[in-house]
Amino acid sequence: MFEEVTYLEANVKKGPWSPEEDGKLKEFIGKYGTGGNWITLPQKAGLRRCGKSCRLRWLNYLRPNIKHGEFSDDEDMIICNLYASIGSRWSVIAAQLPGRTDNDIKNYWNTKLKKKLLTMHSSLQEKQTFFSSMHIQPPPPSSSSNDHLKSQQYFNNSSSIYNFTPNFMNIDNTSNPLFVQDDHNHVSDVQSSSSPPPSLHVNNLMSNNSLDVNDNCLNYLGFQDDHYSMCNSHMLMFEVTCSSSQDGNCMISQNSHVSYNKDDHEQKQKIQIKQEDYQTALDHEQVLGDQVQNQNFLIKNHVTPLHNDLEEVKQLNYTSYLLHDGDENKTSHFQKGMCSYYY
DNA sequence: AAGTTCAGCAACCGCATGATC
DNA sequence: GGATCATGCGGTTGCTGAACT
Repeated sequence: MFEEVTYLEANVKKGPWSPEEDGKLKEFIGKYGTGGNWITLPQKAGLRRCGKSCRLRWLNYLRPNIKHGEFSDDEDMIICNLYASIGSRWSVIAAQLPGRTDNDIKNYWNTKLKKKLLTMHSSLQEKQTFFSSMHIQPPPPSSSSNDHLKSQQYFNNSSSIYNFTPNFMNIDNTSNPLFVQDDHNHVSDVQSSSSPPPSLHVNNLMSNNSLDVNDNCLNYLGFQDDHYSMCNSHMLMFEVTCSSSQDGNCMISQNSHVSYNKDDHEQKQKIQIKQEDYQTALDHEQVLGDQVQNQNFLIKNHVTPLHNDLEEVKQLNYTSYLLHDGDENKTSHFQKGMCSYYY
C-alpha cells in the first residue's frame, strides 16, 4: 500500500520541494488525511522529508484555499492594527485573514509592509514640521465617566507632562495590576479575577477605530483565550470587541482604555509628551479636520526614543491610518480616540 | 554582457507547549 | 509528577530572480 522507504535521518531531503514531492504529499493527504501524525506521514507517503517539513509545506503552500499574491488595503490595515496591538503573533494575525498563512504575513510584514509604513511616516514628519509652530488650547473633558475625570485630574496634576502608555502589550515581567473594562465601562482587575473577562476587546490606547473583517466571529474565540492569558501574564491589556453587523461580517472595535498601577509608572515604558506637543497635535488636528486624529502627535512627536521594533511600528501604524485617505469612515473613528488612565 | 547587490519568499531551526504514558 | 514525544510558533537562513552598475 505504501512505498517502503528507509527512513534514516541522513536520508532526509532538505531544500525546495519539487513538483513530484508536492504531488505525492497532496495526493496522500487527499486520500488519507494527515492521520494526526506528521512524523510518520512522509514515510507512508513515500517522501524523503521530515514530518515538520511536510507539515510546513502543506500548511503554507499546498492546502486548499491558500491565498497567494498581493495583499489588499484592508488586509494591510488588519495586519498593522493587530501587530500594533499584539505584536508579532503571526498565527493570531493570520487567523483574521482567511487564506493567508502566518509565514506569508510574516514575510510580507518584514519585506514590504514595514517599509511602506516607514515611507508614510517620513512623509508625515515633513508635514509635522509645518504644523509644529502652531499653538492651541488643550482639550476639554470629553466624558462624564469617573475614569475620564480621573484621567483629566491626572493631566492637571502632571506638571505639563502627559504620560502615555504604549497601546501594545508590555512584556516586562513586573507584577502590575491590569484592568479590564467590560461592556458597561466597568473597570476590573483581571489579574485578581478568577474568570476570563466577559467581553472581547482590543484596547487601543490612542484610537477607537473599527475594522470590518470578512470572517466569522468564531475566528476570534481563540483570540479571546489569548487575550485572557496575556492579561494573566502581566502584559498590558488589550481588548477587542467583536460584534456582528447586518451583513454577517464581524466588526472589531478597538476601545481606548488601558490601565496602570501608578506605582509602577516609571517601569512601563510610558511615553512622556510635553503638553505643548499635545497642543500642537490638536492644532494639527483642527487644521486637517477629519483626516487627523488625536494620536497623530504621538507619531509626530515621539520624544522618547523607541528602539524596540514593536514600538517603532506601533507608531508607524498610526501613520498609515493618517495617510489612508480612501476611507473616511475608518479615519473618523480615530477622532473618538482619547487616552484614559485609572488610578 | 557580466558581475554584484538587493528583495522576496520558501524552508529550516530551535524553543515552548500540550498530550500521552 | 516526570519523561517523552508531537505539534505549533516565531525568528532566521539561504536560495533565486530582478535590478543595478
